[in-house]
Amino acid sequence: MKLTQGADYGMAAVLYLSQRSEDRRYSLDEISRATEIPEEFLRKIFQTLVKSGIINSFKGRGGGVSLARSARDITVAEVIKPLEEEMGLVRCLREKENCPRSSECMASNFWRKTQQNFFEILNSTTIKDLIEGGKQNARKG
Amino acid sequence: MKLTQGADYGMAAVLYLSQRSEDRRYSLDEISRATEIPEEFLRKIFQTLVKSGIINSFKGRGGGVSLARSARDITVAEVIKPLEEEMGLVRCLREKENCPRSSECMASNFWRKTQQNFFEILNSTTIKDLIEGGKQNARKG
DNA sequence: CCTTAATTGGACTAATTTAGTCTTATTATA
DNA sequence: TATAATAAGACTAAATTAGTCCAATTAAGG
Repeated sequence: MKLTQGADYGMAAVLYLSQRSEDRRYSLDEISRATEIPEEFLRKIFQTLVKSGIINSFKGRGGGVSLARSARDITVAEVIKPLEEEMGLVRCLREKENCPRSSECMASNFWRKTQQNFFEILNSTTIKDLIEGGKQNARKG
Repeated sequence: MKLTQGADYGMAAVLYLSQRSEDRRYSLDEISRATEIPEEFLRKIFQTLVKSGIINSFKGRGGGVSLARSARDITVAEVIKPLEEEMGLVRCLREKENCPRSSECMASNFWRKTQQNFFEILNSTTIKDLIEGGKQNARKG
């Protein structure tokens, strides 16, 4: 039961940007050194986050990345989901077809709910909440 | 974000036993065929569950396995935890030493809480609850 | 317009983890 | 004593994950 390293790093990178001036662009080199995330890996992570609209990137001289939105408007779920390739706690929930075994389906109903509960937390927590700390569960209600 | 196959199978096997007469012992061969879990793998899973006290096993002719306790007294957490080797959603939470990066620690506080919340659900749901279905969240309170 | 500093995209590789198997030993019963 | 079972643990294969590399593109500055 763990997140991919990419998701873990992704959060760190977004948190890094969120705590800094939004006027600037930050090169991967700079972020990589500050966060100790391997640069080439970080590059791939940002490519994903750019596609999902959380990060803006700029090519060429003076280029780099920046948050596409305010940290107040980015949820943890938005960072994690695109970086977690395989979702679904158990095989049943990952497969297309329905499982033939009824006993497993009892379990999968449970896992489905538990997983939903998990993602509700991620959906209702913003990056800003994390920075402010402790208040995660007092949101979006 | 997924459970190991062992944990997934483990639940299926425990559910299988829970839905059958408690007077008998069930051979791995029988359980394996009924649940379609590979027998040798199932064997390893039961070995783990025996160690953690959920399952009783009996060697020799007429041997096999049975639930050590009533399904009403076995929680999902008890089945999952021993079968999930690496716990901890993110690297920070898996490592012994504290992380040097403050930005990640903001995240890890959040992940710690979220993970706790997850395990609270597993702790408060019994196998019996799953079989009865739907009532998972109306327990332990 | 040419050089340089940056990202993009995608193929590639290495390491780790996971899933599953095999083999030998032990045990209980008929 | 033969047989039908689990125990323990080493081993292997497959899959996933983490991380790297490289050729192409793009934008800015001189």
